Amino acid sequence: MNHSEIMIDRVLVHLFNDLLRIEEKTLQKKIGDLSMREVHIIEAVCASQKEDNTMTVLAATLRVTVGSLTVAIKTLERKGYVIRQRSQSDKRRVHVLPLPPALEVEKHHRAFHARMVEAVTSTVPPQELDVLIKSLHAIYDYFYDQEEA
Amino acid sequence: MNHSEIMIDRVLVHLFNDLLRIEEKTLQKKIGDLSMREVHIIEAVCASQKEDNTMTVLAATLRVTVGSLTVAIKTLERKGYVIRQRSQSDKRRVHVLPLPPALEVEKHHRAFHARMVEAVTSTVPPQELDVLIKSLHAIYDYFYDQEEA
DNA sequence: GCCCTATCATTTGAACTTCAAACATTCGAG
DNA sequence: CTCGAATGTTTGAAGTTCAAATGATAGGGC
Repeated sequence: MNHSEIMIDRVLVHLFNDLLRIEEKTLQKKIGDLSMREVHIIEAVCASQKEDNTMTVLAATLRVTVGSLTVAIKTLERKGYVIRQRSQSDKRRVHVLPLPPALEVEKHHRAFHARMVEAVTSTVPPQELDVLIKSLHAIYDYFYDQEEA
Repeated sequence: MNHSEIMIDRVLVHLFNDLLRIEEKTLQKKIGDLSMREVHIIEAVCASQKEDNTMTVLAATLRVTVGSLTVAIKTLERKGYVIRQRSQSDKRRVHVLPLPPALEVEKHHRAFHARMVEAVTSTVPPQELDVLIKSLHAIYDYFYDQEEA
């Protein structure tokens, strides 16, 4: 691999990994007794549209089994971040709803992401930003086509 | 966040996690009884320069505590992928050396990364690749300056 | 209405990863 | 030589995840 290729590899592999750590460090004071994993579960709960906040849908969004999510949500419920509600129309379904502490955490979490994106857009010259976006689109599409196959 | 910003966020956050899954799926048949975590430990062991293969240095590279690495290396040693050698010059130090099975795994692992980079370079038009590389450099530098602060 | 299957969720036991703290050994400066 | 620093190991606990077993409900076909 040449220099540019090593750069691409490093970004693809390490940057994203390290961003998670930076995120954790940045949010440390805001998330209290939550792990980053729990923060991202809260993110999914807050972001879910009406009727899309069932265990099965959330688990698919988060790419874990429903069993794993049950364990996680049980903890978050105990900690007072979410509540569960049996669906009235289909009593097999469980809807997960955020409580105020979850909304508060998600506010900080969203703010971090906004700052992160701002960091990119402010770092790359405007005339080059279009090319970057286009490239990222292409890369994103490529890998997601791969994954589906 | 507008459309482009959402794209940046998505790439920065999700692509990494998904790449790790794609990597795992791709290498599945090659890595036998190893987890991806173990593959990346083997990568660090194989990539370490002479005298940089001690527990402390490897742990720093992998961003885990030395205690964690001890546990992991112990397993890899039992599985026959690495061996440990006490340093002669400094008997506190332990050098970790790859055995043939580790070299074999690392070969497949490196090949995957090469294909991944190839995917990017072949997806993005040549004239736009320069801009992409330059942008990635800027982004990379930005976040790593952040982290040190 | 009654079965049978599919769907949705929970529980449980096991595996993996990680860390902090306690401990042991060795080195090196004074 | 002595003592603090550096290097690793061990251990116990916590977090995450999954597969498999289980329970409950829904819905179609009879």
